[in-house]
Amino acid sequence: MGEEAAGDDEFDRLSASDGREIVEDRGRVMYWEVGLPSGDDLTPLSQMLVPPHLASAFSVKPEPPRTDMDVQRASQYTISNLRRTAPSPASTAALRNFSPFSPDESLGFEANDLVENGDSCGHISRSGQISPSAALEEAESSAPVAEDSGDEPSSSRNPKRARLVWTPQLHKRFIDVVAHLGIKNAVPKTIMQLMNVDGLTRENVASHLQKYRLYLRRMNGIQDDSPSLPDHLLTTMQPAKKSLHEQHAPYTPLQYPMPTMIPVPTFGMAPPHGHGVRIGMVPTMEHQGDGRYAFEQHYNGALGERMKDW
DNA sequence: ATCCCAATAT
DNA sequence: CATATTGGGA
Repeated sequence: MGEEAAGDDEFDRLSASDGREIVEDRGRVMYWEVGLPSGDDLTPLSQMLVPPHLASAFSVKPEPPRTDMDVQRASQYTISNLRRTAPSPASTAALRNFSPFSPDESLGFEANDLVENGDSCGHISRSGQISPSAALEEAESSAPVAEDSGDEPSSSRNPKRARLVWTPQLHKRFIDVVAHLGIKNAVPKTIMQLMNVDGLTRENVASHLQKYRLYLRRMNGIQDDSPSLPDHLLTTMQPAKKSLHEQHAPYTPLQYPMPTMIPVPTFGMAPPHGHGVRIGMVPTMEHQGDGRYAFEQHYNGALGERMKDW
Protein backbone atom coordinates (compact mmCIF):
# COMPACT_ATOMS: atom_id res chain seq x y z
CA MET A 1 0.00 0.00 0.00
CA GLY A 2 1.17 3.44 0.28
CA GLU A 3 1.22 5.18 -2.96
CA GLU A 4 -1.69 7.37 -3.41
CA ALA A 5 -4.95 7.25 -5.10
CA ALA A 6 -5.11 9.25 -8.22
CA GLY A 7 -7.31 12.21 -8.03
CA ASP A 8 -9.69 11.50 -10.76
CA ASP A 9 -12.66 10.27 -8.90
CA GLU A 10 -14.89 12.82 -10.33
CA PHE A 11 -17.35 10.31 -11.48
CA ASP A 12 -17.35 8.43 -8.28
CA ARG A 13 -17.99 11.50 -6.33
CA LEU A 14 -20.59 12.61 -8.68
CA SER A 15 -22.70 9.60 -8.15
CA ALA A 16 -21.62 8.64 -4.70
CA SER A 17 -22.02 11.77 -2.75
CA ASP A 18 -25.52 12.75 -2.56
CA GLY A 19 -26.11 12.84 -6.24
CA ARG A 20 -29.33 14.65 -5.76
CA GLU A 21 -27.67 17.81 -4.75
CA ILE A 22 -25.71 18.53 -7.84
CA VAL A 23 -28.67 18.11 -10.04
CA GLU A 24 -30.98 20.99 -10.33
CA ASP A 25 -34.60 20.52 -10.96
CA ARG A 26 -34.72 20.70 -14.69
CA GLY A 27 -32.27 17.91 -15.02
CA ARG A 28 -29.67 20.53 -15.30
CA VAL A 29 -26.31 19.85 -13.84
CA MET A 30 -24.76 23.09 -12.80
CA TYR A 31 -21.53 21.38 -12.07
CA TRP A 32 -21.10 20.69 -15.75
CA GLU A 33 -21.69 24.20 -16.74
CA VAL A 34 -18.95 25.78 -14.76
CA GLY A 35 -16.53 27.46 -17.08
CA LEU A 36 -18.57 26.89 -20.17
CA PRO A 37 -19.44 29.72 -22.47
CA SER A 38 -22.73 31.33 -21.85
CA GLY A 39 -25.65 30.70 -24.05
CA ASP A 40 -25.12 33.93 -25.85
CA ASP A 41 -21.73 32.85 -27.04
CA LEU A 42 -22.99 29.70 -28.56
CA THR A 43 -24.54 29.04 -31.87
CA PRO A 44 -28.24 28.76 -31.43
CA LEU A 45 -29.53 25.25 -31.64
CA SER A 46 -31.86 26.20 -34.37
CA GLN A 47 -29.11 27.52 -36.54
CA MET A 48 -27.41 25.23 -38.94
CA LEU A 49 -23.70 24.92 -38.68
CA VAL A 50 -23.26 24.67 -42.37
CA PRO A 51 -24.71 27.35 -44.56
CA PRO A 52 -27.37 25.98 -46.89
CA HIS A 53 -25.52 26.72 -50.08
CA LEU A 54 -22.40 25.07 -48.82
CA ALA A 55 -24.38 22.12 -47.68
CA SER A 56 -26.00 21.60 -51.00
CA ALA A 57 -22.72 22.07 -52.79
CA PHE A 58 -21.36 19.12 -50.94
CA SER A 59 -24.51 17.12 -50.83
CA VAL A 60 -24.70 17.42 -47.12
CA LYS A 61 -28.16 16.80 -46.02
CA PRO A 62 -29.21 19.27 -43.41
CA GLU A 63 -29.99 17.85 -40.08
CA PRO A 64 -33.13 18.63 -38.28
CA PRO A 65 -32.37 21.36 -35.83
CA ARG A 66 -32.17 20.34 -32.21
CA THR A 67 -34.42 21.92 -29.76
CA ASP A 68 -34.03 22.68 -26.14
CA MET A 69 -36.19 19.74 -25.46
CA ASP A 70 -33.76 17.48 -27.19
CA VAL A 71 -30.95 18.78 -25.11
CA GLN A 72 -32.87 18.45 -21.95
CA ARG A 73 -33.84 14.94 -22.70
CA ALA A 74 -30.30 13.98 -23.45
CA SER A 75 -29.23 15.53 -20.23
CA GLN A 76 -31.86 13.70 -18.31
CA TYR A 77 -30.82 10.47 -19.80
CA THR A 78 -27.19 10.96 -18.99
CA ILE A 79 -28.02 11.83 -15.47
CA SER A 80 -30.14 8.83 -14.87
CA ASN A 81 -27.43 6.70 -16.33
CA LEU A 82 -24.82 8.13 -14.05
CA ARG A 83 -27.03 7.62 -11.10
CA ARG A 84 -27.56 4.00 -11.64
CA THR A 85 -24.00 3.22 -12.43
CA ALA A 86 -22.34 1.21 -9.76
CA PRO A 87 -18.78 2.31 -9.30
CA SER A 88 -17.12 -1.03 -9.56
CA PRO A 89 -13.38 -0.64 -9.35
CA ALA A 90 -12.78 -2.82 -12.33
CA SER A 91 -15.21 -1.16 -14.59
CA THR A 92 -14.28 2.33 -13.63
CA ALA A 93 -10.68 1.51 -14.19
CA ALA A 94 -11.55 0.12 -17.54
CA LEU A 95 -13.56 3.18 -18.31
CA ARG A 96 -10.69 5.39 -17.57
CA ASN A 97 -8.31 4.12 -20.13
CA PHE A 98 -10.78 3.16 -22.70
CA SER A 99 -10.52 5.32 -25.70
CA PRO A 100 -13.77 6.54 -27.07
CA PHE A 101 -15.06 5.28 -30.29
CA SER A 102 -14.95 7.33 -33.35
CA PRO A 103 -17.72 9.78 -32.95
CA ASP A 104 -18.94 9.42 -36.44
CA GLU A 105 -19.31 5.72 -36.18
CA SER A 106 -22.89 5.07 -36.73
CA LEU A 107 -24.25 2.29 -34.69
CA GLY A 108 -27.44 2.28 -36.51
CA PHE A 109 -28.96 1.61 -33.22
CA GLU A 110 -32.29 3.15 -33.01
CA ALA A 111 -35.77 2.76 -34.15
CA ASN A 112 -34.14 0.92 -36.97
CA ASP A 113 -32.82 -1.79 -34.81
CA LEU A 114 -35.73 -2.15 -32.63
CA VAL A 115 -38.29 -3.92 -34.58
CA GLU A 116 -41.87 -3.69 -33.79
CA ASN A 117 -42.41 -6.19 -31.15
CA GLY A 118 -45.69 -7.13 -30.77
CA ASP A 119 -48.98 -7.54 -31.42
CA SER A 120 -50.75 -6.71 -34.48
CA CYS A 121 -48.64 -5.85 -37.33
CA GLY A 122 -47.93 -3.22 -39.79
CA HIS A 123 -47.04 0.18 -38.72
CA ILE A 124 -44.99 1.36 -35.92
CA SER A 125 -46.92 2.53 -33.01
CA ARG A 126 -44.78 4.70 -30.88
CA SER A 127 -44.99 2.36 -28.02
CA GLY A 128 -41.63 0.84 -27.76
CA GLN A 129 -38.60 2.70 -28.72
CA ILE A 130 -35.58 3.81 -26.94
CA SER A 131 -35.27 7.39 -26.14
CA PRO A 132 -34.65 9.53 -29.15
CA SER A 133 -31.99 11.27 -27.22
CA ALA A 134 -29.89 8.44 -28.42
CA ALA A 135 -29.38 10.50 -31.46
CA LEU A 136 -27.73 13.14 -29.42
CA GLU A 137 -25.73 11.01 -27.15
CA GLU A 138 -24.43 8.23 -29.18
CA ALA A 139 -24.50 7.97 -32.84
CA GLU A 140 -26.82 9.89 -34.89
CA SER A 141 -26.25 8.80 -38.37
CA SER A 142 -29.32 7.90 -40.24
CA ALA A 143 -32.13 7.90 -37.89
CA PRO A 144 -35.43 8.61 -39.40
CA VAL A 145 -36.47 10.22 -36.24
CA ALA A 146 -39.24 11.91 -37.95
CA GLU A 147 -40.94 13.21 -34.94
CA ASP A 148 -40.42 16.83 -34.40
CA SER A 149 -43.44 18.27 -32.84
CA GLY A 150 -45.19 15.92 -30.54
CA ASP A 151 -42.95 15.17 -27.68
CA GLU A 152 -43.20 11.49 -27.13
CA PRO A 153 -43.15 10.18 -23.66
CA SER A 154 -40.99 7.59 -25.25
CA SER A 155 -39.21 6.63 -22.12
CA SER A 156 -42.35 6.20 -20.19
CA ARG A 157 -42.61 2.67 -18.98
CA ASN A 158 -42.66 0.51 -22.01
CA PRO A 159 -43.40 -2.89 -20.69
CA LYS A 160 -42.36 -4.55 -23.84
CA ARG A 161 -39.11 -3.52 -25.23
CA ALA A 162 -38.48 -4.09 -28.87
CA ARG A 163 -36.10 -6.75 -29.94
CA LEU A 164 -32.59 -5.59 -30.34
CA VAL A 165 -31.00 -6.12 -33.69
CA TRP A 166 -27.29 -6.56 -33.62
CA THR A 167 -26.22 -4.56 -36.54
CA PRO A 168 -22.65 -4.87 -37.73
CA GLN A 169 -21.82 -1.60 -36.10
CA LEU A 170 -23.29 -2.63 -32.84
CA HIS A 171 -21.54 -5.93 -33.04
CA LYS A 172 -18.28 -4.29 -33.83
CA ARG A 173 -18.62 -2.18 -30.80
CA PHE A 174 -19.33 -5.26 -28.83
CA ILE A 175 -16.28 -6.97 -30.20
CA ASP A 176 -14.10 -3.98 -29.58
CA VAL A 177 -15.14 -3.81 -26.00
CA VAL A 178 -14.74 -7.49 -25.41
CA ALA A 179 -11.34 -7.38 -26.96
CA HIS A 180 -10.36 -4.44 -24.91
CA LEU A 181 -11.41 -5.83 -21.62
CA GLY A 182 -9.48 -8.91 -20.86
CA ILE A 183 -11.34 -12.09 -20.69
CA LYS A 184 -11.55 -11.41 -17.09
CA ASN A 185 -13.65 -8.33 -17.32
CA ALA A 186 -15.66 -9.19 -20.30
CA VAL A 187 -18.85 -9.74 -18.44
CA PRO A 188 -22.23 -8.47 -19.46
CA LYS A 189 -22.48 -5.59 -17.13
CA THR A 190 -19.10 -4.19 -17.89
CA ILE A 191 -19.47 -4.74 -21.56
CA MET A 192 -22.75 -2.99 -21.52
CA GLN A 193 -21.27 -0.05 -19.72
CA LEU A 194 -18.34 0.30 -21.98
CA MET A 195 -20.36 -0.01 -25.09
CA ASN A 196 -22.26 2.92 -23.87
CA VAL A 197 -25.16 2.51 -26.13
CA ASP A 198 -28.26 3.75 -24.60
CA GLY A 199 -31.17 1.47 -24.49
CA LEU A 200 -28.86 -1.46 -24.46
CA THR A 201 -29.57 -3.70 -21.52
CA ARG A 202 -27.50 -6.13 -19.64
CA GLU A 203 -29.52 -9.02 -20.87
CA ASN A 204 -29.12 -7.89 -24.42
CA VAL A 205 -25.43 -8.15 -23.94
CA ALA A 206 -25.61 -11.32 -21.93
CA SER A 207 -27.56 -13.01 -24.60
CA HIS A 208 -25.27 -11.87 -27.31
CA LEU A 209 -22.24 -12.76 -25.30
CA GLN A 210 -23.53 -16.20 -24.74
CA LYS A 211 -23.98 -16.72 -28.38
CA TYR A 212 -20.65 -15.20 -29.15
CA ARG A 213 -18.95 -17.55 -26.77
CA LEU A 214 -20.63 -20.49 -28.32
CA TYR A 215 -19.35 -19.31 -31.61
CA LEU A 216 -15.82 -18.91 -30.36
CA ARG A 217 -15.92 -22.29 -28.81
CA ARG A 218 -16.83 -23.93 -32.01
CA MET A 219 -14.04 -22.22 -33.79
CA ASN A 220 -11.33 -22.97 -31.32
CA GLY A 221 -12.54 -26.21 -29.99
CA ILE A 222 -12.80 -28.02 -33.25
CA GLN A 223 -9.28 -29.18 -33.45
CA ASP A 224 -8.78 -32.68 -34.58
CA ASP A 225 -6.98 -33.95 -31.58
CA SER A 226 -7.81 -33.79 -27.96
CA PRO A 227 -11.42 -33.40 -28.76
CA SER A 228 -12.43 -34.02 -25.22
CA LEU A 229 -11.21 -30.96 -23.59
CA PRO A 230 -12.85 -30.69 -20.23
CA ASP A 231 -15.66 -28.37 -20.85
CA HIS A 232 -15.17 -26.43 -17.72
CA LEU A 233 -12.05 -25.19 -19.34
CA LEU A 234 -14.11 -24.05 -22.21
CA THR A 235 -16.95 -22.65 -20.31
CA THR A 236 -14.81 -20.95 -17.81
CA MET A 237 -12.35 -19.76 -20.33
CA GLN A 238 -9.47 -19.43 -18.00
CA PRO A 239 -7.01 -16.79 -18.98
CA ALA A 240 -4.49 -19.52 -19.34
CA LYS A 241 -1.67 -18.28 -17.26
CA LYS A 242 -1.02 -14.68 -16.71
CA SER A 243 -1.10 -12.48 -13.77
CA LEU A 244 -4.37 -10.79 -13.51
CA HIS A 245 -2.68 -7.49 -13.34
CA GLU A 246 -2.29 -6.66 -16.90
CA GLN A 247 -4.08 -8.94 -19.20
CA HIS A 248 -5.79 -5.71 -19.88
CA ALA A 249 -3.33 -4.51 -22.34
CA PRO A 250 -4.45 -0.93 -22.15
CA TYR A 251 -2.29 -0.60 -25.14
CA THR A 252 -4.75 -2.24 -27.33
CA PRO A 253 -5.68 0.31 -29.87
CA LEU A 254 -9.29 0.05 -30.55
CA GLN A 255 -9.33 1.52 -33.90
CA TYR A 256 -8.25 -0.91 -36.46
CA PRO A 257 -8.38 0.43 -39.93
CA MET A 258 -9.60 -2.79 -41.32
CA PRO A 259 -12.98 -4.14 -40.55
CA THR A 260 -11.89 -7.72 -40.43
CA MET A 261 -9.87 -9.83 -38.10
CA ILE A 262 -10.59 -9.29 -34.52
CA PRO A 263 -7.62 -9.51 -32.26
CA VAL A 264 -8.91 -10.92 -29.09
CA PRO A 265 -6.19 -11.16 -26.56
CA THR A 266 -5.90 -14.30 -24.55
CA PHE A 267 -9.04 -15.72 -25.84
CA GLY A 268 -8.36 -19.16 -26.92
CA MET A 269 -8.00 -21.75 -24.37
CA ALA A 270 -4.91 -23.35 -25.60
CA PRO A 271 -5.45 -26.93 -26.46
CA PRO A 272 -3.63 -29.29 -24.18
CA HIS A 273 -0.81 -29.60 -26.58
CA GLY A 274 -0.48 -25.99 -27.21
CA HIS A 275 0.31 -25.95 -30.83
CA GLY A 276 -1.27 -25.85 -34.15
CA VAL A 277 -3.81 -23.32 -33.10
CA ARG A 278 -3.48 -19.72 -33.87
CA ILE A 279 -5.17 -18.38 -30.92
CA GLY A 280 -5.38 -14.80 -30.06
CA MET A 281 -7.24 -14.03 -33.18
CA VAL A 282 -10.84 -14.52 -33.71
CA PRO A 283 -11.28 -16.06 -37.05
CA THR A 284 -13.19 -13.97 -39.42
CA MET A 285 -14.10 -16.84 -41.60
CA GLU A 286 -13.56 -15.11 -44.79
CA HIS A 287 -14.03 -18.30 -46.62
CA GLN A 288 -17.40 -17.37 -47.74
CA GLY A 289 -17.28 -20.29 -50.06
CA ASP A 290 -19.24 -22.50 -47.86
CA GLY A 291 -18.76 -21.21 -44.41
CA ARG A 292 -21.68 -22.59 -42.68
CA TYR A 293 -20.51 -21.62 -39.32
CA ALA A 294 -23.49 -20.72 -37.45
CA PHE A 295 -22.72 -17.38 -36.11
CA GLU A 296 -21.76 -15.46 -39.08
CA GLN A 297 -23.53 -16.52 -42.10
CA HIS A 298 -26.86 -15.52 -40.85
CA TYR A 299 -25.73 -12.09 -40.73
CA ASN A 300 -26.18 -11.18 -44.30
CA GLY A 301 -29.74 -12.02 -44.69
CA ALA A 302 -31.29 -8.76 -43.90
CA LEU A 303 -30.81 -5.52 -45.59
CA GLY A 304 -27.64 -6.48 -47.28
CA GLU A 305 -25.66 -4.58 -44.75
CA ARG A 306 -24.67 -7.27 -42.38
CA MET A 307 -22.07 -9.68 -41.34
CA LYS A 308 -18.72 -8.48 -42.48
CA ASP A 309 -16.59 -9.12 -39.50
CA TRP A 310 -17.62 -12.00 -37.50
C1' DA B 1 -26.03 -9.45 -7.00
C1' DT B 2 -23.98 -11.16 -11.03
C1' DC B 3 -22.32 -14.65 -13.99
C1' DC B 4 -22.73 -18.60 -16.89
C1' DC B 5 -25.05 -21.92 -19.51
C1' DA B 6 -28.66 -24.87 -21.38
C1' DA B 7 -33.22 -25.03 -22.65
C1' DT B 8 -37.05 -23.03 -24.20
C1' DA B 9 -40.07 -19.31 -25.85
C1' DT B 10 -41.20 -15.71 -29.10
C1' DC C 1 -33.00 -17.84 -37.80
C1' DA C 2 -31.97 -14.25 -34.14
C1' DT C 3 -33.14 -12.73 -29.62
C1' DA C 4 -35.41 -13.03 -25.19
C1' DT C 5 -36.54 -15.33 -21.12
C1' DT C 6 -36.09 -18.60 -17.71
C1' DG C 7 -34.17 -21.85 -14.44
C1' DG C 8 -30.58 -23.63 -11.77
C1' DG C 9 -25.90 -23.95 -10.39
C1' DA C 10 -21.73 -21.15 -9.15
